[in-house]
Amino acid sequence: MVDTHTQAAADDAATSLVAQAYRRLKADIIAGEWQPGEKLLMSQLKTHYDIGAGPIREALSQLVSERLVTAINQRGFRVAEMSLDELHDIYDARAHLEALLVQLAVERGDDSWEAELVGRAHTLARVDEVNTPEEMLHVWDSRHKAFHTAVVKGCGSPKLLEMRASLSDQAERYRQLWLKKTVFSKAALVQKREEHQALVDALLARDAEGAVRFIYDHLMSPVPVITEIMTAGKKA
Amino acid sequence: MVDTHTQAAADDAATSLVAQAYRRLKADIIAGEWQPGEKLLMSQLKTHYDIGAGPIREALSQLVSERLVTAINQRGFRVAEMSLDELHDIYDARAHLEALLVQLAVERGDDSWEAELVGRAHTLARVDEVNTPEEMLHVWDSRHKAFHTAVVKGCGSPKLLEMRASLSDQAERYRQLWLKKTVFSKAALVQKREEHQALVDALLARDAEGAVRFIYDHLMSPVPVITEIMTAGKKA
DNA sequence: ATATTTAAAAATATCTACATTTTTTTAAAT
DNA sequence: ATTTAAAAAAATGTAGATATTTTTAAATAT
Repeated sequence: MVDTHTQAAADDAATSLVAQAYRRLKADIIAGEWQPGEKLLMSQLKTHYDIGAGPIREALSQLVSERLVTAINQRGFRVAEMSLDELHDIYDARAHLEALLVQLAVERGDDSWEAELVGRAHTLARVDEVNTPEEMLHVWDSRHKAFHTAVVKGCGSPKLLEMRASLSDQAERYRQLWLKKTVFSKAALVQKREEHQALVDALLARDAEGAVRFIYDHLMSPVPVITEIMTAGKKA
Repeated sequence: MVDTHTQAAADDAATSLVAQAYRRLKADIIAGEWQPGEKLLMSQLKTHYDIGAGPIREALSQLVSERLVTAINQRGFRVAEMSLDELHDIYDARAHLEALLVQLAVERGDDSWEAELVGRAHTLARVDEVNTPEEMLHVWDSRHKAFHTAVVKGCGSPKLLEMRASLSDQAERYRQLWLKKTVFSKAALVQKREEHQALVDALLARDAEGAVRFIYDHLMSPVPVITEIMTAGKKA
């Protein structure tokens, strides 16, 4: 018997079991519910998600394409490992790609791009109105993502935005490490706000060089922190 | 009964049916055996590849992730459509990305990178020793790809190289249109050779600006030809 | 007569249960 | 400790059951 009362259940019912398995597996892997390198036993997944082997295998196949899962013939699936090498590669690649998109956005962005990004920056700057620290971090994170997505949308290339989204998904597990250790002081929040305002100013002034330099440094800034967390984690 | 005599059959036997279905489907879609927009009927695929629905669905799921196939719940799979818009987006994205990789390769490439790319350029320049025109085109194409792959390898980023490979796969159906219409005259071959030599010279001289400008133009050059082919195809 | 709606039939996609093959574990023998 | 053989666990694949969509054709309305 399936719950048909909540909206979430109704949405779920409208999608295939493959899509449900994909969405839940991806979320759980990014959240660390299944650990890096962990074996994904079919019997375990079947019980946990209450979905048959077929749909689960299909979902896992997609996640293999996205590099969040690895597969070896006759030996099943595992959560993709994390490593310091990959951390540096992903962040470097992402920073260079994002810098390219910002460059193109400065060249190609139109009026609606400007309006959208100014709006997102404004919403992001209003984050301190929120209640608890955890809730604030969560709200800040989602608005921060929305702001940067609005910035790069100006590049006008769906394919480059897809590539960016793919790298962002791959970066997400590393970024979560950083996010969990981060607590925003009032001062830190003010500093972030000023940084983002500087980016907006450079973009509106169509100062490509300034915007590109900023975005590269901005994206690379969590890397030392994450490196430290991962190195410390190994010793423990 | 399965053929176990040829090496290809032995290799196939060592891989899963999913991997076989994936490899064959991808090759056939790129070769145009299944046309853009065509419905991929499960019954048809099962008969054609003599593989069950499960493995075929898994392979198709991966191709959905790679944007070569589309899926709609309860309505099955289709070969991804092709369009002029997508042609321009893919080639523009690929040219910008490749330019970025060349920039990084110039900054980061080491001795073994130089040796590899000089070697590939040399092999590419020797293509006219081959027999028939069709065979020549095929050999030129594969050596040309190997040369450019050697060039970008110098960037040192596995993730950026993955992104490039993904875009190249998506470009491949469009590139095939160009390749089928291309016949190399002796003069055209000489010109291509000189162009590639100029790129090699710029790379070895660590002239990033020159190499980047060249690579962008080089990658974009087939676009007008393909545009013409696709536009003409619509009228017919 | 033509177009639209409806209902039944056929075709198709999706999923589950089970069969087969391969790998891994266990424990006995060397 | 290493090898070997048997047993257990797991992955992969097939066949068929179920649910959905599409097609067909009859009935109704324009």
